[in-house]
Amino acid sequence: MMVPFAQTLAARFDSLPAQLQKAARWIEAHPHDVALLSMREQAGRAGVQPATMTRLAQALGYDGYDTVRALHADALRHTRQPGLVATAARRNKLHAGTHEAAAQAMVQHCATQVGALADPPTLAALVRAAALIGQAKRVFSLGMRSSHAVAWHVWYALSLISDRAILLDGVGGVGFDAFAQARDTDVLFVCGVAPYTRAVVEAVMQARALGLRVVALTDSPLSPLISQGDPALIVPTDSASFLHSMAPAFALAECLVALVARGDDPALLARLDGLDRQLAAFNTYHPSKG
Amino acid sequence: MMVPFAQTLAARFDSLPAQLQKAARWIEAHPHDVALLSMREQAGRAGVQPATMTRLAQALGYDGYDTVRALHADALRHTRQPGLVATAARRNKLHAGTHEAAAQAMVQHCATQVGALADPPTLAALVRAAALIGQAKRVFSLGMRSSHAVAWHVWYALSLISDRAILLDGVGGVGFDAFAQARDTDVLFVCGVAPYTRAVVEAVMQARALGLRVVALTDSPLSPLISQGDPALIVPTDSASFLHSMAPAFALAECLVALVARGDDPALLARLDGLDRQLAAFNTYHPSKG
DNA sequence: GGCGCTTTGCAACAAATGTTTTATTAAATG
DNA sequence: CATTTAATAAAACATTTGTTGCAAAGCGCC
Repeated sequence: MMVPFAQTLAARFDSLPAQLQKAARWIEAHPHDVALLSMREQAGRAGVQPATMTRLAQALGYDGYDTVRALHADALRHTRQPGLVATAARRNKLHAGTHEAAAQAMVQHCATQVGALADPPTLAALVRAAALIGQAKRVFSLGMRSSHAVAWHVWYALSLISDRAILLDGVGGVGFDAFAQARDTDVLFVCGVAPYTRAVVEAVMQARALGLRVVALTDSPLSPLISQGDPALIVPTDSASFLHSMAPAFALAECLVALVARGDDPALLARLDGLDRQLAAFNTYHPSKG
Repeated sequence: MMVPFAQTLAARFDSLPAQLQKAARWIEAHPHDVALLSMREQAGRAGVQPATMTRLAQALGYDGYDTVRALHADALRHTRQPGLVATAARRNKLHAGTHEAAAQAMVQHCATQVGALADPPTLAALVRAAALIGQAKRVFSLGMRSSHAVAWHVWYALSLISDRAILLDGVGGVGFDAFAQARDTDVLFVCGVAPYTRAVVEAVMQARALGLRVVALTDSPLSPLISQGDPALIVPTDSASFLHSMAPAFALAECLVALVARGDDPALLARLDGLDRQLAAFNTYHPSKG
């Protein structure tokens, strides 16, 4: 943990009076506690009067001890993801503040988030979800607003490997009416992040009522889209910019479909052969670059 | 960060009243701040009365909110950089050949690919593309098949921050006819990977003929979608499964939009405020989980 | 529609916080 | 040794903290 406070302290430590040094020494040894404990508690543990802490902060040029603990709080916040700011800054030969630097920060932030999806709970949920979708008679895919792209892509990818996929969407899909023919052998894949669209939440409730299993791809374990007992895929949505990021959700959805496709479906190979041949002969698709 | 509080919360979340859920959701989304911020500050950020936080703590069986923040403080103290060693150790726990292992391989492969996008040429292209889109009068977004989700998402995200975006798509969009009104102050964002759809390639040629600048997001420097002199974003599409992966393309597209939004548009802040408020008050969107 | 219950917002409360002031002690200088 | 200065301890201070009591507002149920 690198707190700018530490440097300031080291510079003036020698010229501080005895009690202030005592306090400083404790802070230096317990940087984590600075933000988590009250000043009086820290003073007690350091064997020093409460006033001493304030005086130390002021002696180092800060307004008061609250400034010091705010500094340590920030440090605590930022140390949890070393790959984020740290690496970006480390390998950053680009000047800070340039657009390239911002772009780099965004991309790396995104990569970190996707990498973080490889934790056991998420992987387990992924496998469960894939199994569920794999044995479903039909798979409905639902997602609106930011989540529409994810839902659409899942539907499209599933369409490639089977004919069991149905997109639930007002515009491009068949709309919610398709639920009329839904049965308990079907599965609903739903993607949604805060603020959750009311229609989507209600669709999930309806699906549950009809006996469908629900695979939820959402942004929180507390999401209203999650159904008890069914797999839930949790992804981060915070991004370096203000728009929340759907890239982790998209990536995870793609992995989900890939896992589904991994099932040893004999008919699948035929489809893939067709796809391969199509890809090999893509020349017919774009005869010239123009 | 694994806080025992999170489990307790998840267990009883459904049976909590609306305001308590709102508070709980904020806590779940900002576990680091629980120990670092005062309860009143947290209540303010969560859009909730201070009393609600105390009530939540008590509803979950704790004495008061201080107990909750003590729990989070401990968690904060004990989570030292889980990124490196933890993941490596975790990696070995999964048996090779299991579905979990396959899922992990996919996710990590994807993360690696996204991380690889942070190389100088791509970043430079990203910045150029963002600048181009930023100063465009209108932005057409085009992508079919696998690339549709990307094109749609770009269109949607641009719609959030401006009203200059037009989706070129047969189903949900206005179709290619919109090119009739296209002018050379407009920009075409096109996404496409092999096998390139003929209609898309032709649309790009048409756009060039009309004098539009073209931002291409594609899978090869030799792609027919790339226009000489205009920025080209190259992404990998190979995946651990047979389906080629669009996740890197999606991630890069999202970064592109974020960069565009980075421009200091005064009207943007108003939009964002609205978005934030909407998000803070999202309780109105899903009154109960049912 | 009326009645019971729960939930919510508001305001007051005591406790604890960080700071400042005052008094006391130690150290230093002539 | 006397006197001035700095350093420490103690207490008083205004804020802010987390909590609780109470009234208003929802809400479901007969």
